Amino acid sequence: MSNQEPPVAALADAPAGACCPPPVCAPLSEEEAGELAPLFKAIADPVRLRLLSLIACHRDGEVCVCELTDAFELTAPTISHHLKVLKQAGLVDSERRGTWVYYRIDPRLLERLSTILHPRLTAAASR
Amino acid sequence: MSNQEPPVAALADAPAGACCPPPVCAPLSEEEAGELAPLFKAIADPVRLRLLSLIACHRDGEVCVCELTDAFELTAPTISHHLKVLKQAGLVDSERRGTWVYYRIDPRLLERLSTILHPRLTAAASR
DNA sequence: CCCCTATCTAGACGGATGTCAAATTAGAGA
DNA sequence: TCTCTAATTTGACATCCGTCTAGATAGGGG
Repeated sequence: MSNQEPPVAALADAPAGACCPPPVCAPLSEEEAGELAPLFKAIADPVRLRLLSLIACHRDGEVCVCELTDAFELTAPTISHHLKVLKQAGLVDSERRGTWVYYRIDPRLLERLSTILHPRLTAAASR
Repeated sequence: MSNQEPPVAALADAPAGACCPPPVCAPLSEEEAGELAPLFKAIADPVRLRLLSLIACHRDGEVCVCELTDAFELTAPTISHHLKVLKQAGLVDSERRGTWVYYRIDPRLLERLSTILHPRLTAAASR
């Protein structure tokens, strides 16, 4: 979409000498971005962020849906919808015990998201 | 919204004894969640994730818009729109030099997002 | 078997979001 | 000044998303 190269860009593809800054990290591929975006979308909502932190911070490691519902001024179906979004993204898991359903964090994906943000995207900070 | 308490929830508000697990972290407040969600929303898009990583991983720490536009099969206005979203969220900054406009990462918010995800939301993993 | 409560599903509705084409602004250079 | 290119803004459009009400499903206890 551009015929002419801006001056700085011309340097970008020069081979990296031994003395050159830090090794430039590889940008996210289209495929990686396509996998990560839905995960960030799942947490990119104030209700779901609070749900996630309510579950994660609970002493028992798990929380009953009724307790989560009470923490918001939203209807039960709405909370249920948000929990479903989190579950389908793989961020939480649930278990039914009798009448109640309990949700717990599945920490693996959250750790992945955290490390994606920190060393990779903030690499520019160290230059 | 629930009249009856499930058995486990009754324990949740018991005072923490000295021997009890780790100190339970405080869940995100409604206000905190309301501030964080728009930031996650800004990165919760495959195009914006790639834009962010393209900028962050660039050797110069900054990238010309024309180079970013070339990296996608999208029109220039669409890329411009996504860059505006990132900029309004405070995740990137831009500078015009002559004909070209260069974008660079503002790492402060990214670091905040990363630390929000890791120690806070994954606290459940250590229990 | 019936009723009560907890939870989820289905469907509807308004508002936000991603994309594009067309028009606009900004700078470089003849 | 005129023209060319880079980048953004505007406006339109289809789709997605968050919320609700109403109804369905599931389990516990008379």
